[in-house]
Amino acid sequence: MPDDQQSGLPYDPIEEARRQWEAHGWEEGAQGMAAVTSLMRAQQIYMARVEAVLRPLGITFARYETMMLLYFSRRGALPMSVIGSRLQVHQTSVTNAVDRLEAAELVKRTPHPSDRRATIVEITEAGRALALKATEALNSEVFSRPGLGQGDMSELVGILARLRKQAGDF
Amino acid sequence: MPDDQQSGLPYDPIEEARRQWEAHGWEEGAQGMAAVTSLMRAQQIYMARVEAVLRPLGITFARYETMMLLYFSRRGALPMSVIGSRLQVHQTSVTNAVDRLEAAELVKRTPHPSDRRATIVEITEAGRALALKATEALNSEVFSRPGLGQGDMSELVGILARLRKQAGDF
DNA sequence: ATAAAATAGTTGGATGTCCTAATATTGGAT
DNA sequence: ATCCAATATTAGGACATCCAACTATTTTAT
Repeated sequence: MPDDQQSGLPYDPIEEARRQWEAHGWEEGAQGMAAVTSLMRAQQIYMARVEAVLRPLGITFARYETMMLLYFSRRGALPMSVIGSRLQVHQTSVTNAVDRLEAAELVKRTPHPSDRRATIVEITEAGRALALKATEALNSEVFSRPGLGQGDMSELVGILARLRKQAGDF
Repeated sequence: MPDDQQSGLPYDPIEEARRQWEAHGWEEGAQGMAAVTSLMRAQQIYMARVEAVLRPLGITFARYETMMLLYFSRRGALPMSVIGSRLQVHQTSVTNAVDRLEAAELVKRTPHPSDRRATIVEITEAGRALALKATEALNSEVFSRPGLGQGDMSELVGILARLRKQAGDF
């Protein structure tokens, strides 16, 4: 987390940037710039909160997401490739995350029964316990107090769903 | 960018996660989880697009933001500390970004005239030219087609502004 | 049936981010 | 004058992400 600075800035830097965009004749990009920049900043804010909650548990958000995917799956197990496409991250990132989870004995690798190229990742009992603990911590410390009203929140989720859908996310 | 997969999933994974949250009795966190997860995914999507545009120009989004801050500043120059607090990143990240920008001769460091602890970062002519080029590329390839309608976009910017304000971002 | 192409996963290398801690310098407060 | 805070840098460590290249396997196309 960067330095706390309840800055006394009288303006929103992103609004200021939008004005600059318009002043430079970039009207066609001004709104998109504001949207993208806001999104980046908001993600940065939440990621810092989430990682602060997970750090004491020894995991990161990427590994938490991996574990929850397994936690919710029918057999508590999924192929590496499915994890990558669900989380929309590169295969090598999955390898990396699973390596670390496996070293901590939170998941284990198993050969795929029919396709010998593939590897199945299965969550362990310790993994389930930690996933539960992490979820409870996130729920109470972040998700139940997201800093937005109910109306804004459901509006936000809806807008981002349209955005994600348009981007082929689902 | 991860594998393209215009997946044929019949559902939104985040909606699915929300149902799981509710099924596990975590109602108080379900909406926040959906909001935070959506935000992370949306950021991931945009960041990939933005970095793809900037990569050929040899800069990253972090360095682009640093340059634009200088580009818009009155004298084309700001102290390191101001850059860090505006972008809300760690000092060491600013040092890192400025190191690379300086190596590419896009900015240069100058001693602060009155405070000899401080360092002023100034954008060079080459820096201005590249910042302009990068902005034009981002405007035409990302910002002017953000994958959202005008209404959604201004709604999104508004909601995120409230969120950021509540988090002390400005 | 066999060669070519696609898929699954790993490795090694590069980038970039954050964190902690230590150092040097300087500014401001008492 | 002295102590404490602030500014920036450096060094070391942990991570996540991507890319290119590689191995092994499976699928496809001829």
